[in-house]
Amino acid sequence: MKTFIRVMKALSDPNRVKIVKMLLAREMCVCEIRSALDLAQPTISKHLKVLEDAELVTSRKEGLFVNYRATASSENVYGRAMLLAMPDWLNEDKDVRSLLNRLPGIDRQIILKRL
Amino acid sequence: MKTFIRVMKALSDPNRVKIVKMLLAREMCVCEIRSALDLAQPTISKHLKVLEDAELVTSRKEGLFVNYRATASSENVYGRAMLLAMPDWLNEDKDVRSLLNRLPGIDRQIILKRL
DNA sequence: CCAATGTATTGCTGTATTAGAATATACTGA
DNA sequence: TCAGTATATTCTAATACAGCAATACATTGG
Repeated sequence: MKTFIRVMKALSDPNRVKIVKMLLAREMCVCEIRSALDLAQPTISKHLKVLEDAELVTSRKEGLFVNYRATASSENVYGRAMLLAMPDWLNEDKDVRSLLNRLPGIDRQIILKRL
Repeated sequence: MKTFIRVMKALSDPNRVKIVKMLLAREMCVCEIRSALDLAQPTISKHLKVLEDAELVTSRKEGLFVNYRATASSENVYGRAMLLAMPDWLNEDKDVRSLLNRLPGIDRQIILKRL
Protein backbone atom coordinates (compact mmCIF):
# COMPACT_ATOMS: atom_id res chain seq x y z
CA MET A 1 0.00 0.00 0.00
CA LYS A 2 2.77 2.41 0.97
CA THR A 3 4.45 1.93 -2.40
CA PHE A 4 1.21 2.56 -4.23
CA ILE A 5 0.40 5.68 -2.21
CA ARG A 6 3.90 7.03 -2.82
CA VAL A 7 3.45 6.69 -6.57
CA MET A 8 0.00 8.30 -6.52
CA LYS A 9 1.20 11.17 -4.32
CA ALA A 10 4.21 11.72 -6.54
CA LEU A 11 1.88 12.11 -9.52
CA SER A 12 -0.55 14.35 -7.64
CA ASP A 13 1.33 17.55 -8.36
CA PRO A 14 1.15 19.22 -11.80
CA ASN A 15 4.77 20.28 -11.77
CA ARG A 16 5.94 16.77 -10.95
CA VAL A 17 3.75 15.38 -13.72
CA LYS A 18 5.29 17.86 -16.13
CA ILE A 19 8.75 16.76 -15.00
CA VAL A 20 7.84 13.13 -15.67
CA LYS A 21 6.49 14.00 -19.11
CA MET A 22 9.76 15.76 -19.96
CA LEU A 23 11.92 12.97 -18.56
CA LEU A 24 9.97 10.46 -20.62
CA ALA A 25 11.06 12.40 -23.68
CA ARG A 26 14.69 12.67 -22.71
CA GLU A 27 17.28 12.79 -19.96
CA MET A 28 17.67 16.20 -18.33
CA CYS A 29 19.80 17.84 -15.67
CA VAL A 30 18.32 19.86 -12.83
CA CYS A 31 19.16 23.21 -14.38
CA GLU A 32 17.42 22.24 -17.62
CA ILE A 33 14.28 21.20 -15.76
CA ARG A 34 14.46 24.39 -13.78
CA SER A 35 14.72 26.45 -16.93
CA ALA A 36 11.75 24.62 -18.45
CA LEU A 37 9.45 25.05 -15.47
CA ASP A 38 10.58 28.39 -14.08
CA LEU A 39 10.64 27.28 -10.46
CA ALA A 40 13.32 27.82 -7.85
CA GLN A 41 16.13 25.30 -7.91
CA PRO A 42 15.43 23.89 -4.42
CA THR A 43 11.83 23.32 -5.45
CA ILE A 44 12.95 21.29 -8.46
CA SER A 45 15.35 19.29 -6.33
CA LYS A 46 12.63 18.46 -3.86
CA HIS A 47 10.22 17.40 -6.60
CA LEU A 48 12.90 15.17 -8.06
CA LYS A 49 13.50 13.60 -4.68
CA VAL A 50 9.80 12.80 -4.35
CA LEU A 51 9.79 11.23 -7.81
CA GLU A 52 12.94 9.28 -7.03
CA ASP A 53 11.50 8.02 -3.74
CA ALA A 54 8.45 6.86 -5.67
CA GLU A 55 10.82 5.04 -8.04
CA LEU A 56 9.61 6.91 -11.08
CA VAL A 57 12.95 8.47 -11.99
CA THR A 58 16.63 7.67 -11.54
CA SER A 59 19.62 9.96 -11.40
CA ARG A 60 23.12 9.73 -12.79
CA LYS A 61 25.95 12.09 -11.98
CA GLU A 62 27.95 13.61 -14.81
CA GLY A 63 30.53 15.95 -13.38
CA LEU A 64 28.77 18.84 -11.72
CA PHE A 65 25.46 17.91 -13.32
CA VAL A 66 22.95 15.36 -12.17
CA ASN A 67 20.98 13.85 -15.01
CA TYR A 68 17.53 12.49 -14.37
CA ARG A 69 15.49 10.15 -16.50
CA ALA A 70 12.14 8.43 -16.17
CA THR A 71 12.93 4.80 -15.49
CA ALA A 72 10.55 2.19 -14.22
CA SER A 73 11.88 0.29 -11.27
CA SER A 74 11.28 -3.39 -11.90
CA GLU A 75 10.22 -3.88 -8.28
CA ASN A 76 7.56 -1.24 -8.37
CA VAL A 77 4.53 -2.54 -10.28
CA TYR A 78 2.58 0.68 -9.87
CA GLY A 79 5.38 2.95 -10.96
CA ARG A 80 6.02 0.75 -13.96
CA ALA A 81 2.38 0.80 -14.99
CA MET A 82 2.14 4.56 -14.65
CA LEU A 83 5.31 5.23 -16.61
CA LEU A 84 4.03 2.88 -19.29
CA ALA A 85 0.77 4.78 -19.58
CA MET A 86 2.08 8.31 -19.23
CA PRO A 87 3.49 8.71 -22.76
CA ASP A 88 -0.06 8.46 -24.11
CA TRP A 89 -1.51 10.78 -21.48
CA LEU A 90 -1.76 14.56 -21.23
CA ASN A 91 -0.36 15.20 -24.68
CA GLU A 92 -3.35 17.39 -25.45
CA ASP A 93 -2.78 19.48 -22.35
CA LYS A 94 -1.86 23.01 -23.32
CA ASP A 95 0.96 23.38 -20.81
CA VAL A 96 2.43 19.94 -21.45
CA ARG A 97 2.31 20.48 -25.20
CA SER A 98 4.15 23.78 -25.14
CA LEU A 99 6.61 22.33 -22.65
CA LEU A 100 7.44 19.36 -24.86
CA ASN A 101 7.65 21.65 -27.87
CA ARG A 102 10.17 23.88 -26.15
CA LEU A 103 12.19 20.87 -25.04
CA PRO A 104 14.64 20.72 -27.97
CA GLY A 105 15.65 24.31 -27.32
CA ILE A 106 16.32 23.67 -23.66
CA ASP A 107 19.98 22.82 -23.36
CA ARG A 108 22.38 23.22 -20.47
CA GLN A 109 24.91 24.90 -22.78
CA ILE A 110 22.44 27.59 -23.78
CA ILE A 111 21.03 28.02 -20.27
CA LEU A 112 24.45 28.58 -18.76
CA LYS A 113 25.41 31.12 -21.44
CA ARG A 114 22.22 33.09 -20.88
CA LEU A 115 22.87 33.70 -17.19
CA MET B 1 -4.29 18.00 -16.39
CA LYS B 2 -6.87 18.92 -13.77
CA THR B 3 -8.74 15.69 -14.42
CA PHE B 4 -5.58 13.65 -14.12
CA ILE B 5 -4.51 15.36 -10.89
CA ARG B 6 -7.96 14.83 -9.42
CA VAL B 7 -7.73 11.09 -10.05
CA MET B 8 -4.21 10.84 -8.64
CA LYS B 9 -5.15 12.86 -5.56
CA ALA B 10 -8.24 10.74 -5.01
CA LEU B 11 -6.06 7.64 -5.00
CA SER B 12 -3.41 9.20 -2.75
CA ASP B 13 -5.17 8.30 0.48
CA PRO B 14 -5.07 4.74 1.88
CA ASN B 15 -8.64 4.87 3.14
CA ARG B 16 -9.93 6.03 -0.22
CA VAL B 17 -7.98 3.28 -1.95
CA LYS B 18 -9.54 0.75 0.40
CA ILE B 19 -12.96 2.13 -0.40
CA VAL B 20 -12.28 1.72 -4.11
CA LYS B 21 -11.06 -1.83 -3.60
CA MET B 22 -14.27 -2.66 -1.75
CA LEU B 23 -16.51 -0.94 -4.28
CA LEU B 24 -14.82 -2.87 -7.06
CA ALA B 25 -15.95 -6.02 -5.30
CA ARG B 26 -19.52 -4.91 -4.78
CA GLU B 27 -21.93 -2.03 -4.28
CA MET B 28 -22.07 -0.68 -0.74
CA CYS B 29 -23.95 1.96 1.24
CA VAL B 30 -22.21 4.54 3.40
CA CYS B 31 -22.96 2.76 6.66
CA GLU B 32 -21.46 -0.47 5.33
CA ILE B 33 -18.29 1.29 4.27
CA ARG B 34 -18.20 3.02 7.62
CA SER B 35 -18.53 -0.29 9.43
CA ALA B 36 -15.75 -1.80 7.32
CA LEU B 37 -13.28 1.02 7.86
CA ASP B 38 -14.14 2.18 11.35
CA LEU B 39 -14.02 5.88 10.55
CA ALA B 40 -16.51 8.58 11.45
CA GLN B 41 -19.46 8.87 9.09
CA PRO B 42 -18.64 12.40 7.93
CA THR B 43 -15.15 11.25 7.06
CA ILE B 44 -16.53 8.48 4.87
CA SER B 45 -18.93 10.88 3.18
CA LYS B 46 -16.15 13.28 2.40
CA HIS B 47 -13.93 10.54 0.99
CA LEU B 48 -16.79 9.39 -1.20
CA LYS B 49 -17.26 12.91 -2.47
CA VAL B 50 -13.61 13.12 -3.43
CA LEU B 51 -13.88 9.81 -5.28
CA GLU B 52 -17.07 10.92 -6.98
CA ASP B 53 -15.52 14.22 -8.06
CA ALA B 54 -12.67 12.22 -9.54
CA GLU B 55 -15.25 10.16 -11.42
CA LEU B 56 -14.11 6.91 -9.87
CA VAL B 57 -17.39 6.04 -8.19
CA THR B 58 -21.06 6.76 -8.74
CA SER B 59 -23.92 6.86 -6.28
CA ARG B 60 -27.50 5.68 -6.43
CA LYS B 61 -30.16 6.44 -3.87
CA GLU B 62 -32.24 3.59 -2.48
CA GLY B 63 -34.58 4.93 0.11
CA LEU B 64 -32.61 6.27 3.00
CA PHE B 65 -29.47 4.59 1.79
CA VAL B 66 -27.01 5.81 -0.79
CA ASN B 67 -25.29 3.01 -2.64
CA TYR B 68 -21.88 3.59 -4.12
CA ARG B 69 -20.08 1.55 -6.72
CA ALA B 70 -16.81 1.86 -8.60
CA THR B 71 -17.75 2.89 -12.10
CA ALA B 72 -15.44 4.26 -14.73
CA SER B 73 -16.72 7.41 -16.33
CA SER B 74 -16.35 7.03 -20.07
CA GLU B 75 -15.12 10.61 -20.34
CA ASN B 76 -12.32 10.16 -17.87
CA VAL B 77 -9.48 8.21 -19.49
CA TYR B 78 -7.35 8.26 -16.37
CA GLY B 79 -10.08 7.13 -14.03
CA ARG B 80 -11.00 4.36 -16.43
CA ALA B 81 -7.42 3.15 -16.66
CA MET B 82 -6.97 3.17 -12.90
CA LEU B 83 -10.20 1.32 -12.21
CA LEU B 84 -9.20 -1.22 -14.83
CA ALA B 85 -5.86 -1.82 -13.15
CA MET B 86 -6.96 -1.70 -9.52
CA PRO B 87 -8.53 -5.18 -9.34
CA ASP B 88 -5.07 -6.68 -9.89
CA TRP B 89 -3.38 -4.34 -7.46
CA LEU B 90 -2.93 -4.40 -3.68
CA ASN B 91 -4.47 -7.84 -3.24
CA GLU B 92 -1.39 -8.92 -1.30
CA ASP B 93 -1.72 -5.97 1.06
CA LYS B 94 -2.49 -7.18 4.57
CA ASP B 95 -5.17 -4.58 5.30
CA VAL B 96 -6.84 -4.86 1.91
CA ARG B 97 -6.90 -8.63 2.12
CA SER B 98 -8.56 -8.77 5.51
CA LEU B 99 -10.96 -6.05 4.40
CA LEU B 100 -12.05 -7.97 1.32
CA ASN B 101 -12.31 -11.14 3.38
CA ARG B 102 -14.63 -9.48 5.86
CA LEU B 103 -16.72 -8.03 3.06
CA PRO B 104 -19.34 -10.80 2.81
CA GLY B 105 -20.13 -10.40 6.50
CA ILE B 106 -20.63 -6.67 6.19
CA ASP B 107 -24.30 -6.11 5.58
CA ARG B 108 -26.52 -3.15 6.34
CA GLN B 109 -29.08 -5.43 7.98
CA ILE B 110 -26.54 -6.78 10.45
CA ILE B 111 -24.93 -3.41 11.07
CA LEU B 112 -28.22 -1.77 11.92
CA LYS B 113 -29.22 -4.58 14.26
CA ARG B 114 -25.94 -4.34 16.13
CA LEU B 115 -26.36 -0.69 17.04
C1' DC C 1 44.11 24.36 -1.83
C1' DC C 2 40.84 27.88 -3.65
C1' DA C 3 37.23 29.81 -6.36
C1' DA C 4 33.39 28.80 -9.11
C1' DT C 5 29.30 26.31 -10.03
C1' DG C 6 25.53 22.69 -10.10
C1' DT C 7 22.77 20.36 -6.83
C1' DA C 8 20.93 19.06 -2.14
C1' DT C 9 19.36 20.35 2.41
C1' DT C 10 17.38 23.30 5.98
C1' DG C 11 14.22 26.62 7.83
C1' DC C 12 10.32 29.08 7.19
C1' DT C 13 5.54 30.62 5.46
C1' DG C 14 1.18 30.08 3.42
C1' DT C 15 -2.01 26.68 1.82
C1' DA C 16 -4.16 22.17 1.47
C1' DT C 17 -5.67 17.87 3.55
C1' DT C 18 -7.58 14.63 6.96
C1' DA C 19 -10.22 13.73 10.89
C1' DG C 20 -14.25 14.12 14.02
C1' DA C 21 -18.04 16.77 16.57
C1' DA C 22 -21.97 19.27 15.81
C1' DT C 23 -25.44 20.30 12.75
C1' DA C 24 -28.29 20.25 8.60
C1' DT C 25 -30.67 17.69 4.99
C1' DA C 26 -33.42 13.95 2.88
C1' DC C 27 -36.31 10.22 3.09
C1' DT C 28 -39.65 6.87 5.44
C1' DG C 29 -43.31 5.23 8.27
C1' DA C 30 -46.82 6.14 11.55
C1' DT D 1 -47.12 16.34 10.10
C1' DC D 2 -43.86 14.34 13.23
C1' DA D 3 -40.22 11.13 14.79
C1' DG D 4 -36.56 8.41 13.41
C1' DT D 5 -32.67 7.45 10.60
C1' DA D 6 -29.07 7.48 6.75
C1' DT D 7 -26.26 10.70 4.61
C1' DA D 8 -24.23 15.39 3.65
C1' DT D 9 -22.33 19.75 5.19
C1' DT D 10 -20.01 22.94 8.28
C1' DC D 11 -16.62 24.08 11.56
C1' DT D 12 -12.30 23.46 13.80
C1' DA D 13 -7.74 21.38 15.04
C1' DA D 14 -3.71 18.83 13.66
C1' DT D 15 -0.82 17.56 10.20
C1' DA D 16 1.24 17.50 5.52
C1' DC D 17 2.81 19.87 1.42
C1' DA D 18 4.62 23.41 -2.13
C1' DG D 19 7.39 27.15 -2.60
C1' DC D 20 11.50 30.11 -1.82
C1' DA D 21 15.77 32.17 0.56
C1' DA D 22 19.75 30.93 2.75
C1' DT D 23 23.03 27.63 3.35
C1' DA D 24 25.62 23.32 2.82
C1' DC D 25 27.68 19.90 -0.14
C1' DA D 26 30.18 18.12 -4.22
C1' DT D 27 32.85 18.48 -8.23
C1' DT D 28 35.99 20.86 -11.43
C1' DG D 29 39.65 24.04 -13.11
C1' DG D 30 43.41 26.79 -11.92
